[in-house]
Parts: sequence; C-alpha cells; structure tokens
Amino acid sequence: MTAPKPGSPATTAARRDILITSALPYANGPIHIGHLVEYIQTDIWARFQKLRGHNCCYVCADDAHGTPIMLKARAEGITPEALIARVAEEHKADFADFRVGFDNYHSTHSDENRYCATLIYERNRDKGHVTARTIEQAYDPVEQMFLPDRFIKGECPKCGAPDQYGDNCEVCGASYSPAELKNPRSVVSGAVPEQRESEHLFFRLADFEPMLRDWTRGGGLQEQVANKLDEWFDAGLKEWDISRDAPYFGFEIPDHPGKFFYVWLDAPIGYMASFKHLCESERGRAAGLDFDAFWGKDSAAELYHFIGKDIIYFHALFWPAMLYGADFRTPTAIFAHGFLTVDGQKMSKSRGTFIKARTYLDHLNPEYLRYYFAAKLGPSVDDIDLSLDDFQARVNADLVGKVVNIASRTAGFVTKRFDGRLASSLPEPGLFEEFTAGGQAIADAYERREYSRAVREIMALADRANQYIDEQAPWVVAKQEGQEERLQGICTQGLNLFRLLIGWLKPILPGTAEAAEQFLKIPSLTWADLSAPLLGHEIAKFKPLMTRVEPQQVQAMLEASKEDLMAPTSAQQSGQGGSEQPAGGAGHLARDPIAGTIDFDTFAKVDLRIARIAKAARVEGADKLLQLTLDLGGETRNVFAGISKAYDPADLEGRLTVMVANLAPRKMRFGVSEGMVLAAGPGGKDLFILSPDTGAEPGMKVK
RNA sequence: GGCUACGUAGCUCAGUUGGUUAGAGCGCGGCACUCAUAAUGCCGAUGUCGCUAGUUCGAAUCUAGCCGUAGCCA
Repeated sequence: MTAPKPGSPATTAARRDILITSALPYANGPIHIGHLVEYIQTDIWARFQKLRGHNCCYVCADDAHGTPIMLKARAEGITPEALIARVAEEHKADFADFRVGFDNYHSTHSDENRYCATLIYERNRDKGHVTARTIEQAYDPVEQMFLPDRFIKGECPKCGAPDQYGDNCEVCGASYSPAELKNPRSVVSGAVPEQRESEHLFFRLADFEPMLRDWTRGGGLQEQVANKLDEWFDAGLKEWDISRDAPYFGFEIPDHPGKFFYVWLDAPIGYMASFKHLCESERGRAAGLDFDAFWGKDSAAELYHFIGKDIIYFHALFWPAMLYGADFRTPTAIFAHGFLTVDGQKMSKSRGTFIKARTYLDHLNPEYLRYYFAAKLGPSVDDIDLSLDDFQARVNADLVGKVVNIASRTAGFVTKRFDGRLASSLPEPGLFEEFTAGGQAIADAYERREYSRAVREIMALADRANQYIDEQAPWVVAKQEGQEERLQGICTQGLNLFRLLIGWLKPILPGTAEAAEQFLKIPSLTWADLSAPLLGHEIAKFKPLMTRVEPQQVQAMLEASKEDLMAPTSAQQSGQGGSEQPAGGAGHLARDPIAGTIDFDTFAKVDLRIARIAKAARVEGADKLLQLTLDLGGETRNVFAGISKAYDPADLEGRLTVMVANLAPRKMRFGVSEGMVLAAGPGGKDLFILSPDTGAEPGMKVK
C-alpha cells in the first residue's frame, strides 16, 4: 500500500494509518491565541480523519530543554524539572479546554525521548554524519557558561543603537556576530563576555543534499515552502551545531561527557517519543499501535507535521535528514501555516491583543475561536487576521443566526405537537440528497486543509435550509387544521438538514456537535452516518446550543489582557520549538537586565512623589487590581495597582509609599488611573511596594 | 541588507489554465415575515483588483521595477 499524495482528495475507501503532530510549545511560558492557530488547525484535521474512520493519532509534547528554561528555573529558585512540570500542567489544561484532542501529550524531557535522541545520534555518528570541531564562543566568566547569541546585548556595530541582541539589530536590521557587538554584556550576569574555545559536534547536513532535493520535490511541501528551500539549497547546506556545553538543561551526549544535545536536536524527536509513549501505554497496546509500523524505514503509514512558517528550516531539512540518516522513514508532508495578527497588527501587550489561552477562556467560548480560525484557514502559509469585530459578527451570524437557528425554529413544533417524534419519511428527499452530495466537496476541502472553503460550502447549505423553512412557513401550517403530518414533515426535514450541517461542522465544533447529539438523542456522529436521514426518532427538548458573542465579553478579555501586563509578572512570550530567548537567569538581573543608560535630564522627567494611601479597595471584576486613593498633601489621585494578590487593602491604608505623579492618565475598564505606585518583585503574591523612611511627608519630591 | 510570500468593495475574504457587465459574507438602504437566541427570507447600492511600465487582440490573473506588510537568513 502506498500513502496517497498529501492534498489529494479523500476518495480512497481504505482505512489509512495517519500520525499527525503539532509543533511542540516551549515550556517556559503560557499558550496564547497565536499558538492556538496551529493547534486548532491540526486538531480539526485530526478530528476529520477520525470521523472518516481512519486510524489516526494526534500527538504532541512540551519542548522542555535549553538555556532559557534552565535560567528561568534558576531565577525562580526551583529545578528545571519542577518548572517544566508546572508549565506542562498549564499547557495541558489550556489545550483540553480548547478541545484540542491529543491522543498523547508528552515531554521532550522523557525516557522515550532520551532513547530516541541517542539512537538517532548514534546511528548518524556511526555513518560518519557527525564531526567534531573547535569553535570560539562568547563566555560569561561570572556565571561560567557559554552564552547563546540572544543572551548577549550591546550596541549595534552598524547603527550604534543601544541594547541590541547579539545576532541582529532590531533598529536597523543588520545581522552580525556577537563578537562584533560594541560594549557587549552578558544578559545573565551583566559581565563582559570573553571569547573562549570549545569543541562542538556538527551534523553534516550537506551529506543529505541529494536525498533532501528528492524529498523536497516529492510533493510533501507547499509550493511556497519548496521555493524557500531552493534558496537554501542554492546557498549551500551548512553543518549544523548540535551540541552545547554544560551547564545546560537537556540530554548529555553519551560519548561526550559535559556536552549536551542542542534543544533543537531533540525537539522534533519529541514527536517520535510521544508516539512511542502512546504505543507503550495501555490504550496504545489495546489499539494495537505498533511504533515500527509508523516509523520504520518502509512504513506505509502517513506522517504529517503541522508547523509555523518560522520553523520550516528545522522541519524540512534537518529533521528528514536526521531521520533518513538513522534509517527511519521521512515525513509524508510538512504543513506550514502563517502567523496571527489581531485587527491587522502584530499581537501587542499594550493594546491588550496579546491574549493568553487562559484569558480567552475566562471570557469566551472556545468554539467561537475554533470556528473563526477555521473560517479563515487555508492550506497556504499566509498570515491570518483575527478581526475582533468580524469575529463577533461572523460567529453570531453564521453559527447562531444560521446553523443553530435551524434547529431552534423547528424543534419547538416537534416537541409541542408531536411529543418530540420525527416523521417517518422526508417530504423532500431530493433536498436531503442535494445536501449529502455537497458533503463530498466539504470532505475534499477538509482533506486539502481548505477549511475556509469547507465553511463557505457549509454556510451556503445552511442558507439553503433557512430558505426551505421560509418557503414552507411551518408557523402558518401549524395554524391550519388537518395539516399535522405536513408540519411534522417540514420540521423533520429541517432538523435533518441541521443534523447534516452539525455533522460536517463536527471537526471544528466538537462541543457544539456533542450538545446537538444529546438534543437529537443520537450516538456520536460519524461521517458515514450522514448518508441516511434520521426518521421516526424521538428527540429531546431544544435548549440553546450556543449563545451569542457579546461585545462586552470581548472588551473584558482585552482589558484582562492589559491587566496581565500591568502586574509586573515574569511571564515571557514563548517561542515555538525552543528558540533561545532570554527567559530568566541567575538572580533578578538575569530575569530583568538593567536597561540602557539614560542621561540625567531623562531621569528628571519622572516626577516621583511621596503619597499616603488614604483608601484602598478591591476592584469588582478584577482579580489583580486594587483601587487606591493617594493623598499627595493637597491633592488626591485615583490609581489602580496590580497588587491585589500581595496586599490586603486594610493593611495599606495609612501607609506612605512612592508614586509616579506625572504619568499620563490611563483609561481602564474600571476608571481612570492617574499615576502609578512603585513595587518590586516577580508578581502575584511576590510584590513589594516601596516605603520611605520615617519623616517623609505626602507630596515630597523624590530625587 | 538578501531571499520567500502576501497586497481585490467600509471590514473579512473567494476568484480554477489570461477571455464578456470582478464575486460572497458582514456592515449599509428598502420590503416581507413573526416559528426562532432582535434570529430568517427577498430586492438594492458599493471597487482605477497596492503603484508604474511592459507582453498580448485582450491582464485582478503573465513579466520587470517601486511602495507597503509578514517570515527566514541555520
């Protein structure tokens, strides 16, 4: 059996073995709605394949290694193991609540991954694809560790912009090496980095050029991605540095004590490890899952990786090469998607559009976002935009106004007039068949990942169903004597059309589909069930399957996202797949490096004043905010401070503290904040407001 | 800076190999209906297809340059 070409219509009746993955989220921060584009896109595809009756597994894991995690754990005073365990729980809860249905969620810091990474390394090494070479790298003499480029800051050698990372300048866009940086400083300790030598291991990617060129042309890549790869081939494939020196949180390389696998080596291997863990679990054994059948060199199973466009290089070059070199099968296809913008702009913390998964869930139904993303997603690598106005309009119009409304406007008659019983035949079987015929195009669209097309097709049919009900006007028939049978027929027809629509939407809206199944009193729908109508069957009383999105909910979510920002927490944006971003370090300087030098005039612009906390109160509806009335000795200010978890309002009243008195007022959901009190600490319960020494009086300037 | 993409109605997007008057949903204007979560149906208005030049009988579609946006540069 040969795997069908990816993107080919799902015409094959044979049961396919399919393994699907999403990129591994990095275990140093929370999931946000940008991440969710990928997990929702993948989950829809996995659910679709399962509904079609295929043997489909969807696995993922936390990407748990690397310098940022090591330093963040150290900054929190806990072990990396404790950190990644905590983050894993948060990630799993977020995914579960968004109904991302992983068959297994594992970690790259696992026995299975150590085994697979070691095996892949050793097999490649034994074939001569790994070489050792001494390189020069920046070294932090205080922390006694080598520094990744992103952990060195200094002035751009080209434009002189201060506070730039060691690899490129965000001001002028120049690329350079950390050694070129002027006045370089270690982000971890603030020390001046030294250049030191160290022996590193390199994966000889160029050995695989013929195989990779072949694989690239094999139809497993989107055209846009293949174009990008050609560019890399033309530039020549370079060796890949796969080792890092201690201290490092990862797997020690067996034959090189003190050296560790680079996080990006074992990250994709996490896909294998997660699947291996699934195979060896009770569930996996019961299902007869065989690791080798999926990963062996001649596997007939299909293997798909959904990833973001930023990590194509790793998945389309290193990963297939590593697998090939270690005598494993290569992926059937890589599906890259674009990034998410909100209202046409990059997600922004200050605009409140940097929305964490949890913040969204606190205010809105996950089905809304799943639907909206589906309505926008296609198979290309183009970015997609979350337009908040469009989001509300679309969810309300399409899902509540069109689809759910079909059931809502027919079910009442069935319950009241026919004891919930559907008619035993359809008055218009032709219309039903017209719908089921449309199901083929919808399936093809799903298979090709053209979700936006599938949604368009489904909504066109939903319009058709509403037209039918309008034409038949059951509310008129209901008032006519002796027309009971006709009324029951119309409603049965309408509910059957509704059932088809819900069945087709099930990969996108698993929760709503489940509620609809309960309403219809039917077992879990599969694609095959949709060919025949539901007749002579008793249904439950209709309850709203989905409520409308209210603008206030969206506003509240944005406000809450701004609150997250105000509380000085240590939350960091996580890069997918273990990019080495500074996330913490030894002590507070590492977590939050000292900012670039300013002159005295700049400092003098900040007017700091002693203030007496005249009143302090909790803010209804905000879990982090306290409303403070600050007495400046003649003038009072209303200030919101994100310190509710650290202080009891009663303990604050009467205290003296320090505030920024000339900060521009800021409008918040709860009122206008006219300044800011100063506090130190990572956030949550660990926040400490400043107090002046005895003798200070309200209104005194701090200088 | 180099490369790869993207740029179509107020908004979000379709537009298959170049071929008549460029489409949909939302929003907007009007009418109808009242079963339904102010839901539904019918009718209508709305565009120099980023800009410029070229190829062609003919360009939203092909080519080049420019402008804007995103990502990558291991």
